[in-house]
Amino acid sequence: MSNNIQAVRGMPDILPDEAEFWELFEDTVRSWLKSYGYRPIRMPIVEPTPLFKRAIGEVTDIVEKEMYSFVDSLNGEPLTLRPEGTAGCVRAVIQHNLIAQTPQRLYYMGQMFRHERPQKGRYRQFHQVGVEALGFAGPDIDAEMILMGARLWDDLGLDGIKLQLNTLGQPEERARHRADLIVYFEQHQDLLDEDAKRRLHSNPLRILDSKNPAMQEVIVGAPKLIDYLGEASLEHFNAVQQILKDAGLPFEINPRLVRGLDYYNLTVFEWVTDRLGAQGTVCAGGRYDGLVGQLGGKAAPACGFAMGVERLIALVRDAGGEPCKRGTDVYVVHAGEAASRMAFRAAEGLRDQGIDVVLHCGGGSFKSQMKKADASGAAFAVIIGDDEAAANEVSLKPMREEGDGQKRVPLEALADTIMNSMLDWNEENEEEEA
RNA sequence: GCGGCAUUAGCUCAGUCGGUAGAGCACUGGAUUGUGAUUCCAGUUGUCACCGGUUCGAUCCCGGUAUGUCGCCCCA
Repeated sequence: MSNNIQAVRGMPDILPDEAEFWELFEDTVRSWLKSYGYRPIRMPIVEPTPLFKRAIGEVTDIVEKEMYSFVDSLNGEPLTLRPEGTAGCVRAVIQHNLIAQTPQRLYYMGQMFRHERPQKGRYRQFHQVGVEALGFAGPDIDAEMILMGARLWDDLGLDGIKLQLNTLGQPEERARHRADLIVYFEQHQDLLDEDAKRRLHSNPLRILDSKNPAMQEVIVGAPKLIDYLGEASLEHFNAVQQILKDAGLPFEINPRLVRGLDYYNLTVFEWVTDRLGAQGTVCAGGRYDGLVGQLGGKAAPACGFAMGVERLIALVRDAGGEPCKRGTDVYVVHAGEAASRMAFRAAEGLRDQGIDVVLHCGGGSFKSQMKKADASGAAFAVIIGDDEAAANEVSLKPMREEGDGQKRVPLEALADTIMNSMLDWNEENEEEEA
């Protein structure tokens, strides 16, 4: 085993039992996004390294020490595996002029890469669903995006995910706050930890988000951003809150909520659970009105959020959510050369009618083949031996009924017989449910 | 990147106070020779994560590495 090549640390395989949950999740997410008018976009996993440095911020942890960056040895180009999706999405929107005429609601889902120490709910390759609305300036889209989250948790059968909300104001307001913040922290330098000192002049806002208990006192006494906000910023924030209140969605204002990426302004929010240990944030986002211009596009407002797929799927599994494990419709059992050739015709004929068929491969006794048929979850076994082949018939055996309802059916009548049985079966089930 | 804990059959785990290992599930075969899921019988399961050290002898003790996990950091 140990001599074999293993998956890269923090980049796990998702095996079939697990992957079925992923597909259930993805189906739910896609129809949820469609119900809000979002359209898919697919960006490359690799982007030029400067894109992330400019978008995310040079002094963020992501850019400083978590990016998978490398130089393309064939042409010397600096490249990076995307650590998040917004930068690439905005790059694509600019490059293809997508919001020249009209705003866009976009989404993507896929891998992201960050070189962190792995643990549950945190991996080096992880998956996000990213949702971005570009070209919308008002608080309405912010609120809509937040309300979307609440609906998805409901669709996924999750509860206990709580909303935290904050506003970061506008760049000039942050700048004044930031200047005062630096002065304040400089006056209390002896109370700052090493990380905070390093950030003092580069990114002091992040110090407010520190969880270091030793620093809580100095943080509480720091200048508050809300006191620096102008009328427009306050109005925007209030409008978002009003819509949430109208919708009956509870939230908590967390003035220390600061996003890890530098491009945010005004509204920021996080959806948090206490069921995932240290990885409690399952969804986070906010407004980033400056990013399009910062990346060279014509200035345009924008708002978005990303969800951690691994974290949400972990919650779905904890909550007992199950993908509806529908097996195949039919399992074809056969022995003998003529029977085997007929089995292919039977199987393809059924598939022509839209019936799911697993054709037994690999030989074996009828007994062992029937075991496989049972394990497959098939509603019917189609059994073909020499007798059936000689008569151009098959034996059709219902696997989910009491007694032995097995009967011989001409090959050409097989599909119709199965379709009728499945219809009857469905009707009975509906009656039971009603 | 830092600290703690863990790593035994495909899965979930037990165990050896240092003398190379077991259960359940799963899997394979059989119980009137063409028929499952129940029951009964039989059988295979493994360099006890890897490398090195101590020892007559290590799966067990010690060190390192890898991976996982919990917390910190950070974040989805």
